[in-house]
Amino acid sequence: MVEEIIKRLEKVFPDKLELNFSTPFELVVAVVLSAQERDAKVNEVTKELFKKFNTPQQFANASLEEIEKEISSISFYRKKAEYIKKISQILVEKYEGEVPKSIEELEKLPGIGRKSANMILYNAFGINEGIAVDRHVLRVSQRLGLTKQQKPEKAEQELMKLVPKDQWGKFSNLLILLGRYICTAQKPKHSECPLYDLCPSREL
DNA sequence: CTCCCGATAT
DNA sequence: ATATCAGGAG
Repeated sequence: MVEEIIKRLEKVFPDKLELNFSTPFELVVAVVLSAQERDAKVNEVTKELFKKFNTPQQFANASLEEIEKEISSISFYRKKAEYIKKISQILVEKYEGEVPKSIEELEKLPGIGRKSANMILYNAFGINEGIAVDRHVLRVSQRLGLTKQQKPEKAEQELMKLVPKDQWGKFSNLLILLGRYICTAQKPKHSECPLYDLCPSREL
C-alpha cells in the first residue's frame, strides 16, 4: 500500500519542498517563515530577504526592526523575526554558524518544532530521522486510512511503522504536494488524484 | 487552550 | 465581510 502510494506519487511530484533555499541555514529561515503561511509567499519574501542577509552572522547582527521590515507581509512576522534572530545568535554562539544535524538540537531552536526539524533534516541533509507531519500530511494520511490519529506526533509514530525508514522524508514531501494541489482540505480533486482507486475516502 | 498575525479566496 | 490558509510557544 505505502510502496504503491510512493511509487505513484513519485511519477507526478518531485521529492522536494517548494521552499526556495540555497543553504541549510536558508532552509531554516524559510521553514520558520512557512509556519501557518504559504510557501509561495515565503519565497517572495526570502527572495529579497536573502539579498540582505543570508548567514547566521548577518541575521544575528541585524536589528529586530530590520528583519521585521523585510518579512512584514508574513503571518506572525514579529514572532518570526524574533525566532530568526535568536536562532542565528544560537548558531553563531554554540554551533560555529552551522545548522545542527539532529532532531534534538534543531528542536531546541526557537520557532522550530518537530515538523520543522524533520523537514530541515531531510531537505537540507538527506537525513531520515522522522516524518514531517504537517496539516497536509496529517489530512492525506487520514484520508488514505494510514492513521486515525488526530495529533501530528501520534500520527508520525504510526506512519513511521508503515513507511520504510529510508523513505520517510520522501513520503512527507510527496504527501505535502498531493495535499496542496489535489487532496485539498476543501473539495479534494478526486478526478486528478493518482491514488483514487486505492483511497478509502474517495466518496468524501 | 490561547496567543501570535497577514494575505488571498470566496 | 468572513473563511481559509497551515506551526510553535507558553
